[in-house]
Amino acid sequence: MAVQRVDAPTAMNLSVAFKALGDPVRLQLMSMIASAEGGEICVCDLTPAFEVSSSTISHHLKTLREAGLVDAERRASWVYYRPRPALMRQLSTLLSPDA
Amino acid sequence: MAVQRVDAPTAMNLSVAFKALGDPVRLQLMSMIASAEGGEICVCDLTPAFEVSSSTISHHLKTLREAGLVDAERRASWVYYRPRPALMRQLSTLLSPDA
DNA sequence: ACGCGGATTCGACATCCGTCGAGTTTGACA
DNA sequence: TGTCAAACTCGACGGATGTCGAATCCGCGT
Repeated sequence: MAVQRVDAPTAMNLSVAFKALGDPVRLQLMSMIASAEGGEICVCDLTPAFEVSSSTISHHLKTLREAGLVDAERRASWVYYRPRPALMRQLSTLLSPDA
Repeated sequence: MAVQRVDAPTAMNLSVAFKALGDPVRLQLMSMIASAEGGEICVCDLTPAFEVSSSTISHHLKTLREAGLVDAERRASWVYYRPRPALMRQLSTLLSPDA
């Protein structure tokens, strides 16, 4: 029950994603992105929701991007972030009791 | 779709658990504990599965314990670890697409 | 061409984190 | 009581991480 066996290389890979979610700001960013109306959200809507500087938000978004959890697309002056469900589903399955 | 909204205090709490899984050794420990025969596993069976020292394993197990992901019980000379499914299920649900 | 606002990158800094070896605790058993 | 093995704690060290402000990049509109 719960959590399938994971070998060392797999643990190495997946831990990057978990680590990315292991910061309060990033977890909240992820939740805002994943629950966004229309499947995406503008950075300009993310930044004002936090107390930290916009450069810090950018830095966190980069971490989520490099972890494979989100995708970014520039349109005009704005950048929109979108969730990447594949990896999220993989993490979810790993933690689910029936796995 | 995917990931319910999370407010700041909740993010603060849950990020501790994700951070705990955000290390390769701890993720593998978690997987071994959660998939253990009989629902528990001895530290003496965990330690030799890794290249790091036993004090490091102890340190990681403490992190998992303090994150609420596992429980420990001493019996005679040995300490047995058991998963705490409640929190794991919460994390899994948070990442599942239907949430 | 210029300036502007949104977003990222860069450089710096303080703090946190993973690791080790040494020392300590715990319980079993002679 | 003394010793042994299992597990944890402690102190220290180097590298990673979160944060900021300044500088830079990128499109747009004038």
